Amino acid sequence: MSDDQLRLDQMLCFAIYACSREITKLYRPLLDEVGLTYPQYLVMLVLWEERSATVKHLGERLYLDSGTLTPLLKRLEQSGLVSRARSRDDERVVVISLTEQGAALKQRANKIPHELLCKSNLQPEEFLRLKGEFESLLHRMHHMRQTD
Amino acid sequence: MSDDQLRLDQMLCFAIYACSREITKLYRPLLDEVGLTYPQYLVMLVLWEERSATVKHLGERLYLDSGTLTPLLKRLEQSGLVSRARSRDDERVVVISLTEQGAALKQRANKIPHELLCKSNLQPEEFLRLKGEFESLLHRMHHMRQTD
DNA sequence: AACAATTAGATTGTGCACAATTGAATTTAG
DNA sequence: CTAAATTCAATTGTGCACAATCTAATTGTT
Repeated sequence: MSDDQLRLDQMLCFAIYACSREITKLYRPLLDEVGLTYPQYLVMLVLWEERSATVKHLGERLYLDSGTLTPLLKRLEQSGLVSRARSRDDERVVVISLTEQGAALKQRANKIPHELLCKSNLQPEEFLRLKGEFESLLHRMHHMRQTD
Repeated sequence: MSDDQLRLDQMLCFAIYACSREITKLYRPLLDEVGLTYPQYLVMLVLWEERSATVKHLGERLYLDSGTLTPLLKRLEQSGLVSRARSRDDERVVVISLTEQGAALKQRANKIPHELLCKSNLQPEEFLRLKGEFESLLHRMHHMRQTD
């Protein structure tokens, strides 16, 4: 019985881990067209919503730290999509802002969610239900880890 | 309207991506005790089930390719948990086998799934329901990508 | 004012992921 | 039987993730 506990197909964690990677692979061809990686796309999503954001804020929205974000943001800067500048008010803070080119890319990215929904063959209501399930699990896991 | 489609909080993909990483972080302290990373743990799960497996077979079970597996398996070999050997029958194939030490590690790993279930605060029936949901989504995504 | 504690971001180092290419072994077709 | 196609693993190169450490700026305490 304790043997059975270790079977791969019983692992919820594996299903989610593999699922996440499969979804990223579905995105790739669409993101290639706009020249972004998947994590870069997530950063751009936040910036398209908020125009500019601190590294700290991006980290809180995406659950990423500066070790991941700093090099990623430097690459987005190299691509000409964002600018990075120390805040005048607080020299510790780095503010990331959309360049004109970065803002313009939004138009080309707009079709991506719809195309992916089509690719996935999910009904909108099932999509929403799954999103709810994952978000509730996500918040639960995150809260769990904070209060450990 | 097309603006709303690009909001981060509407993204199923992000919920899954973040969820997967949070779960891995819950595992880390438990896996540290047995000296494995999360992907190494997944490889060991397959080997504890099957005693030995080809690189190709491991890749099929875990949805990973040789570019990921080869260096990972070399590290497991360095740790003394597995051995790697070309097949006599077909020199292209590399067979990965548990060493005695690798097989013995199973005893120490047995408690991990239960500890994680406790950490997660999920009821067993909810755990099973979620696993079903995510597996069905996983297979759907994978199949989608194969028949694109 | 002075100094300890905290905070924000950068840096370093390890280990995945994965696309693309390579090379050797095997299978298939002509 | 042999040449082309396929298969399996390794290699190369890029880009995350993340722990740990570091530096500089700010805040809190006395």
